[in-house]
Amino acid sequence: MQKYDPKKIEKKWQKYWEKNKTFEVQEDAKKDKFYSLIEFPYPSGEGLHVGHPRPFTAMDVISRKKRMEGKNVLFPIGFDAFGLPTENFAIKTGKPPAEVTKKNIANFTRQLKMLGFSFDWSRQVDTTDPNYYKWTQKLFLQFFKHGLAYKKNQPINWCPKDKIGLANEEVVNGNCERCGTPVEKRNKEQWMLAITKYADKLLDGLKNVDYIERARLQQENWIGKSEGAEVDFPLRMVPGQTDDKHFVKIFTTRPDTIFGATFLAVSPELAKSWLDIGWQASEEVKKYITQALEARTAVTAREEQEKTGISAGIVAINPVSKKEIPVWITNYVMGEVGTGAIMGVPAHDQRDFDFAKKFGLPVKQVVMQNIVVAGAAAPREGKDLVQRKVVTGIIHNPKNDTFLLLRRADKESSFVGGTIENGEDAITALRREIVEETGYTDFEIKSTSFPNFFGNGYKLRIDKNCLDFEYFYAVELKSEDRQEVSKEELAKHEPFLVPRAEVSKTITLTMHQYMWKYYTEEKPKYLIFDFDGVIGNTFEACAKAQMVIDNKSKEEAVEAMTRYFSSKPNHAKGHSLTEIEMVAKLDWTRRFGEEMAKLEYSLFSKFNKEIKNIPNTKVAIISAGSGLYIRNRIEETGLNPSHVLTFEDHHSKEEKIEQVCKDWGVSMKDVYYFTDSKADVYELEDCLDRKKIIGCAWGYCGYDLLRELLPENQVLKNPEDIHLLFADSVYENEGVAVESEFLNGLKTPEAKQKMISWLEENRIGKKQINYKLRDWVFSRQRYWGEPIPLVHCEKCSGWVPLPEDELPLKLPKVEKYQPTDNGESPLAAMEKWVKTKCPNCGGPARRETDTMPNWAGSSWYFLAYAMGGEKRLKEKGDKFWDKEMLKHWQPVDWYNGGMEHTVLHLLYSRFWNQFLYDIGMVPTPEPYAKRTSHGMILAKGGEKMSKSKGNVVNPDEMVEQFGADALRAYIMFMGPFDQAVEWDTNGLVGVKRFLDKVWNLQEKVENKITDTKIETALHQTIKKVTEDIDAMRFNTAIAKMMELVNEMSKADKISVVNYTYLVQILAPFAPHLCEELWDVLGHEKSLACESWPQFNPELIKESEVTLAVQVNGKLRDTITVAADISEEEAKRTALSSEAVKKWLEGKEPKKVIYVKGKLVSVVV
RNA sequence: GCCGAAGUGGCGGAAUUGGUAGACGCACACGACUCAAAAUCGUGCGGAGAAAUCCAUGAGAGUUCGAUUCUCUCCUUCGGCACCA
Repeated sequence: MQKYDPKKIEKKWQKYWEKNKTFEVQEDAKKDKFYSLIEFPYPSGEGLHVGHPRPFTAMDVISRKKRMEGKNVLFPIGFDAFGLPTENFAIKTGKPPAEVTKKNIANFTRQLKMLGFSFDWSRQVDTTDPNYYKWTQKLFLQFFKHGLAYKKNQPINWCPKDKIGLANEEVVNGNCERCGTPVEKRNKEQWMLAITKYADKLLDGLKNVDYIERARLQQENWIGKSEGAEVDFPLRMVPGQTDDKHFVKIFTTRPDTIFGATFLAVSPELAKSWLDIGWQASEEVKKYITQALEARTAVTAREEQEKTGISAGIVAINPVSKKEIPVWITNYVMGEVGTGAIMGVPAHDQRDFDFAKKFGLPVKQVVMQNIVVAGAAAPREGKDLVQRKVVTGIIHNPKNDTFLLLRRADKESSFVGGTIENGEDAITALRREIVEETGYTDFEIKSTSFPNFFGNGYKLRIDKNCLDFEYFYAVELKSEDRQEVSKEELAKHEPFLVPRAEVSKTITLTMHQYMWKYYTEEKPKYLIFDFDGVIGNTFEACAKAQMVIDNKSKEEAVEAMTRYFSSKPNHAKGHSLTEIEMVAKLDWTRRFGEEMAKLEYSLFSKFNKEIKNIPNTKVAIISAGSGLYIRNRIEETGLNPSHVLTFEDHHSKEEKIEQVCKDWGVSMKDVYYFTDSKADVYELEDCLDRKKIIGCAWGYCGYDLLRELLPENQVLKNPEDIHLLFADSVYENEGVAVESEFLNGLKTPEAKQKMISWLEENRIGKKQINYKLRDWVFSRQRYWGEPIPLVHCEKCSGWVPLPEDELPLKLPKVEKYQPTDNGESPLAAMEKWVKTKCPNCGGPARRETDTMPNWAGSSWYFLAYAMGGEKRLKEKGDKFWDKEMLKHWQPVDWYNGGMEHTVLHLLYSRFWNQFLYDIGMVPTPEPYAKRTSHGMILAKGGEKMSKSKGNVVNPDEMVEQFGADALRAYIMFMGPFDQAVEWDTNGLVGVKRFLDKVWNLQEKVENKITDTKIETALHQTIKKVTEDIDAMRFNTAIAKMMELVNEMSKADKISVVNYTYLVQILAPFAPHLCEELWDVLGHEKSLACESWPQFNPELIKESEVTLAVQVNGKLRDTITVAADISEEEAKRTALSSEAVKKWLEGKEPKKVIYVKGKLVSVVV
């Protein structure tokens, strides 16, 4: 026997395959077709590096196996030869790209043949061949004729170094993808392909194909379909506009949060367009718009840009809540996205929140987190749902830093609290619960800035699912005074104190865990719920939400307050109100309340009582104290207060009110009483109707304090809210009813839908779909590409396509390949070529000088293969296109390519195919039935291989040293096919040894021998290799064959049959070696057409199996038993093992588990 | 920020309807052959321990007789998109 000599063998079989046309394929109706495709390479001057063959080898293995399985396999190859490197080389050296390309293709061809791929070389294509690009041009004209190609002046990314317009996707972090130069923006007339018209088709098509998850997701993400609503926000106070009929149209994907819109944000682009139609903005605003637009053109990394903005001095109306909100112009809203304007919902969008915080705009929470309990308390199907309000107190004993919990009889522990009963408010309920359940009487319920949320779970006691609105408060014990707790309560649960560190471990309820998390978290980041939730009670949520804004320093707060008070109170409309809301934090409110009260008192004496009826014959009285301030605010809303109590009335309010009512002739129960004082509420609730005591949260007491005593709809946050109080019809119809009832308790998806319907019914907005996908910039101002076959004719007033018989429009020879300084392609400098006749009218016309992008030729190459490639292109000329041939081969059964092409190339070629399907040129809407991707091969150290880094491993050297088969097998063995791996030449040694062993096995082959052990291993290997190739798990397929070969090597003799099988299943990986061995074994025909071996299920079964024996889950012994052993027998054998006996320590096993063929597990 | 994937020996990596963690390969160590080296063949190779045994799959909890695999929380890395409203 000779030594294994890859050099000799490989050349021999490559010649054989070529001579016998082993892999050339004909359409054959009798056989199943299989079209396997790899991305055709770009023939660079550097040749192949070891990364290239990975996808080629993989698909070669699959193709060879399919061939052996009897399929008629089309596995073509070609070259995507238009490209920048060749062009840049031409600019540098003056060498014509066509010549260079020819040379490069020759080198690539040599290298590819050297690796023994089973390509059908007869169908080769080259995108730069005029016979080929004639059809690329024809197809482009189809787009043009169907109105899908159009020219548009638009800002493009311009690389000043490459002098080329770049598609968005070629810009990486503001830099040119190719050379790293910072990209500028320029306006340029560009040919565009209207891929956006195919957005839905491209999205839907993904449902019918088998793409790897990542590829599908990336396609979906790139198309970026989002459903939402377009909503009109009416504008008021627009300077320069005489009427009030102006609107801003916004797009939102979260119409359910519209109540939380506290400002309107407009892009500088949109604001500019307003200026253009006569909006008279202030100089400051104009200046900002100009600056912001300038900043846009300098393409610095966008994500680094800080949010800037300016108040436009206009007020918009939230069309649902009818509240006035300020309009801001800001750079964080993009002109080209959506409508160029958004509603700002700071509570539910991080960016809006950042902006609101920076400019002191209010935050209003309308969606609450919906926490669904898991496990035993999870909501159960088929149970009724009840909505409840629940209050919880986290009770802190500051004396020893402990917390008061309740322990139930079943050891469950929780905070103190309970359900809120009808008519009760949360604070009262909590107070009641604390006293009842714990006996503690001396405590303070502190207002908190905790977020409200919903809890969703099943309650066994009432056998219902509950949607609980969870209030929770921080409570401080003032002393340890206690009264006795009733026996019934004690039977239910018993109070106990635990130290801070123990709380989390002790409490058992999910909701309480969340509360504790919120309670202990230092920076409440959780306030921005930009995830799905439940629409909650906005008034309460709002109050809580606002607390965040004032996470400001004292100085900032003081400054804000000073600003507020120093400005005249004539700006009640619009955003100025926000400043007072900003300082709603308790102690600050208190302090300023005191200051304010002093001011009020001194002014008070100047005013005498004034009695006027407010509209709708409602009767109102305003309290003493800071009443003047409240009155002023009410007056600003256009209403007149009816009566203000004087300072002297302060201590005899009840009598004074009685007196006033007598004068008016009304009952005391009929008057509305406005106050910002808690004391008033306590004092007067006996004589007045409690429902008509209105808390004014813009005065002395903050919202939270008033809310402790009054229901939410009786605490007003803005003076404007008074309108809502007095106009019942407005209250319901204008949307506030919606706010509190319509969406309350709905989950996000339903709330969205319901809101959209509501907006549509009320003609405020409508459902709208938005896409991220932009039209494809098809032009490039470069030489090395397909000329665009259009001429511009003045007389025909536009672009005229060249007639088909004038195609191909060949790329003319030029002297210089450098684009002109003004960014035109070198073709533009060839006046002779540019000047032409109009094919339509015969008059003078000018040719388009832009060329097509690289993506054009690769958008249909798989169709060219199916129709016969280069050879047939040449032979058939205009009759090349053949739908019958396409019907035979399309769609591509399996397409493998790089992750870097799963977005653009895949999307663009799918777009072309979809279009060609629509006009009847191709038989299937989707071009590829299946798409997979390979991981990159990296140089040592995890870097990309590149010539500039000098870390390229050359396949020529590897083949020289180890042979093509070893290289192929190693590339397949390196690691999981879809993951990146580092190259390691050392690893190749192991694979070479493996092939050596296979070769050496020849010596042991004998005719008459049976070895059942090897036979079993062999059939297991056949099974595994078959399955693993189909799943692209090449590494484990080879590992399994290595195991088999190791075993065969240990045997003295092996049978011919078994060895033959091995040669067959190894053939796809190491085809040259296996052809040679196949020949040695005495076969005449090539192995490539032999059948793929089938494993015998009977032979896979082993006669003996090793069972693991576990005691309490730990391995204690293994026993070898007959494979068909009975369960009882297995258990008995296991229990009789010495090791097991030792671990049993004489005890009886509680349970013995038997898993057939795997283990016996003994539980003690 | 959003979406996706992944964390296992010195290294590349095996093992998922939950069932003996570390297959296969590299590197390393020892031995055989050799005057010697290479090649080849054999043995060993997660950590601790003399051993019994214990500990180990990013961290922590949970479910289970049993968890790399399932659930929850967190950390890290990589990939994609990005002020996309």
